[in-house]
Amino acid sequence: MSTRARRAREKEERRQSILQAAREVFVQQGFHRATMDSVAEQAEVSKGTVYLYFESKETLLAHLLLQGLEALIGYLEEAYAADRSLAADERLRRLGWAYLQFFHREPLYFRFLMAVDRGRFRETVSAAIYQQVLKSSLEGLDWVVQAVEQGVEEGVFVCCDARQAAASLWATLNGVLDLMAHPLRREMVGVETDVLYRTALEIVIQGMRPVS
Amino acid sequence: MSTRARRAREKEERRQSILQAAREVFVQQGFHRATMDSVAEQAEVSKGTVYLYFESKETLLAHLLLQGLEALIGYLEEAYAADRSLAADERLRRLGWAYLQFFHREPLYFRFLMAVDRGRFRETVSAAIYQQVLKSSLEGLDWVVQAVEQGVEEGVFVCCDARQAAASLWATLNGVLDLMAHPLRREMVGVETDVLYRTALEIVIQGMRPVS
Amino acid sequence: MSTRARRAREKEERRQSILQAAREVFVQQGFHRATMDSVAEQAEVSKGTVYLYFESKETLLAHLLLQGLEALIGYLEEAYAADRSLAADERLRRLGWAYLQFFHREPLYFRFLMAVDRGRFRETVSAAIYQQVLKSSLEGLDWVVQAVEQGVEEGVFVCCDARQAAASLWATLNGVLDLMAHPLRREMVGVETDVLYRTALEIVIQGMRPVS
Amino acid sequence: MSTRARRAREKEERRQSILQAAREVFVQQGFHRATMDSVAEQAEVSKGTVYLYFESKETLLAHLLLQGLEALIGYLEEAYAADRSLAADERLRRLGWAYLQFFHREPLYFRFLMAVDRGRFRETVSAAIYQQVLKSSLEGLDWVVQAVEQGVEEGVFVCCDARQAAASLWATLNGVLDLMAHPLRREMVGVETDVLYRTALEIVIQGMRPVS
DNA sequence: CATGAATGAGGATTCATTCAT
DNA sequence: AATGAATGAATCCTCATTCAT
Repeated sequence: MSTRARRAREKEERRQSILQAAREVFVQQGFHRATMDSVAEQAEVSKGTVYLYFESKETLLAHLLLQGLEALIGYLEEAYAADRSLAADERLRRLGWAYLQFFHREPLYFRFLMAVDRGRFRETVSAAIYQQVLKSSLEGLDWVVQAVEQGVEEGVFVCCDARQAAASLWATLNGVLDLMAHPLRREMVGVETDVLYRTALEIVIQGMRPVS
Repeated sequence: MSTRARRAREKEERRQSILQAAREVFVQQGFHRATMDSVAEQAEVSKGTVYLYFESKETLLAHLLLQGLEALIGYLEEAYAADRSLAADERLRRLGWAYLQFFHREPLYFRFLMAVDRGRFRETVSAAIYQQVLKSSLEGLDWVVQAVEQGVEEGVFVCCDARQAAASLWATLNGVLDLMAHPLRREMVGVETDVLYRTALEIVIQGMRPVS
Repeated sequence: MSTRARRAREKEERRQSILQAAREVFVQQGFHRATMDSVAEQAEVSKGTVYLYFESKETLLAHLLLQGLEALIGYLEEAYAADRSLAADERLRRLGWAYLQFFHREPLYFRFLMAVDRGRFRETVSAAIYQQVLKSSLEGLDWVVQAVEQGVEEGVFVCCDARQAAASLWATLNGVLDLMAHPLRREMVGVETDVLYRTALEIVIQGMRPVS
Repeated sequence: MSTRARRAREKEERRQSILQAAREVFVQQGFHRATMDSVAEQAEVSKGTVYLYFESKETLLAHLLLQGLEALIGYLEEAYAADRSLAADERLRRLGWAYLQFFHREPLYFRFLMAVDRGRFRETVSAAIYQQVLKSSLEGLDWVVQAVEQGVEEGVFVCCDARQAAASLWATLNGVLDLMAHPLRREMVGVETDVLYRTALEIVIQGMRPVS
């Protein structure tokens, strides 16, 4: 029994170690340039072993995405839970910062999430896993929706549709991080990513307030 | 002479036709999946001919990007020029709509622009053409900057930095279009792309107004 | 353990078999005309396997050259070692014959050695292997130099510079084999390769003797 | 009539200019690397025009070879004719020097002559032109044969077969020039090409003298 | 005669995946 | 379970040659 348990644990560890190796390789070289040889080498296992744990290169990517989403949700949840009695605008601010933290602390996962459905990801991954990815995304959005709804109830925010407002905020933050992803575009804007991020966040929060 | 002129014209037409074919193929299959064979077939020429006009797959991509940027700038310029005496907020609205029109009318170009510097684009394209791409991007942003500056001068807008505000707007609009690019995410939000686009645009414009 | 040893042996055998196949194909078709497909087919492996063992077509060539040089040096060394107490002229004769034997018994290797640095060989092969090729060549020449020096010491030969004399002899023998490589040129000369080879060898040996 | 003559002359000039262009390109880039585009560009004509004058790349090469041989024969003939009353050994010396001069003054042609029947030349060129190449080679050898025969008649040289002796000399000189073609082999020998050439020439001449 | 646009067969190399051990 | 040797389809690009104008 103990043996069986140890076996299972080792197996899971091996799985995780391959996943981490893939993450590093994919981010360093990009998904297309990365080869399964590199992944195997980085994970210090044979190529055959990689296929023992993941049926294809795309599956590997999918599992990384899932992990990334879980991590992100963790950040948002924590931000939300930290302080139960918070004004709606402050809550949004906290959620925004949490997202920025996720971006800084988990750059590899972030890049994965941004890159979903670019490429043929959708067609190459099993429907089940794809649904899971989307379900998790929705869960992330829900934290924002809740904060907006709270604001509307409190009369701090005015908007026809909380979901739309939340989506706008999310879109804005993504847009900023994507825009600033490129050094030359950063130079074009003239400030650091975090500065623009904060500015955009405040503009959107401000934009949701009732007109004077 | 007439012959020479005709030759030159035909050559340019052929060039354009290859470019269009590549645009279609690249969008349908994605840049990496697309093969030069497909491009040639779509253009109804031989593969050798494609290489007669464009030295590599990456060059083809670069020229498509440039064309896309020119088209976009055309849209913005026109929106700006249409009515010289316009309030700043209305002007931003017009620019935003122009961008949305570009998105709808030139979906292939739009996808290209969004996809720039994903992949190894930067490393594979000549420095000259790369600089040109960035210069054009900057030119596009400038239209928005001008409108914001006008608003600040008129006292309608309050913001520390016109460039940051403009970048925030651009980032938001991009973020929305990117977010809504995927059917299942659209479903998640529950409204059509254009609706969310308008909402987000209004939120940002509103967010730039002075606090009551 | 035994398994591992067998694996290693099989791997080396496979490597050699690919090398032999390449030698045959390169000689039959010439290096440029030969394709990696032909090599793979001749070796009865897939093309991928060839690349598993040799990183490029040029590397394949380089390894063949190295093998050829080793074989040649073997012939010369043996000829020199066979009889330790030999007159200098007889020693040169033996070295010359050994070279002729190499030419007859290892025609494929011989052709490779003659063809070195034609083409872009130098630029396409790693510096390390290139240096090795030259080092081996030098080693071959040294056997001849030693024999000439012995003759000079014994007073049988008169020559300003043993190295020059040795190079002259080598050049002559190469020149003969190259000249006679072509059937129509053989016809032109009117005798068999071996006959002219012997004549030229004797002329050079005779030419190194002191004038009466 | 005059027009027709001019036309013919111009045509021949164009032909020659293409031939020269090809010679330059082939030598600079090597026959295989050289493209017909390069030849056309160097000749400042269109690619079609090149094919108007020469049916294939190989034919171009063959004609260059023929030209080269003609030039070589000119050098030898002149050396022979210069002084009608010359000792046989001095005559061979002169022929040898003439060959060296040809090597230095017409390096492009020389390289061509050395490279004949490497590659698939023989199979790709029409039989007629191939025969012509060989006929010319024979003619060149004949000058040497005559000088040797003269020496034998005069009793200065002893050799069973003048043709073999002549071939040995030619082989030696070719061998030297080929050996010294490579910088690192030159370094190996330690003297300049011309020095070794002269040494080898003298050794062979000496070797043809009767034993004391 | 001259042009140069068009062709398409061909070739080196890569890499995800399989499977015997 | 783990290995790693073997596979071969797929892909970008080249270039000698042709032919309509």
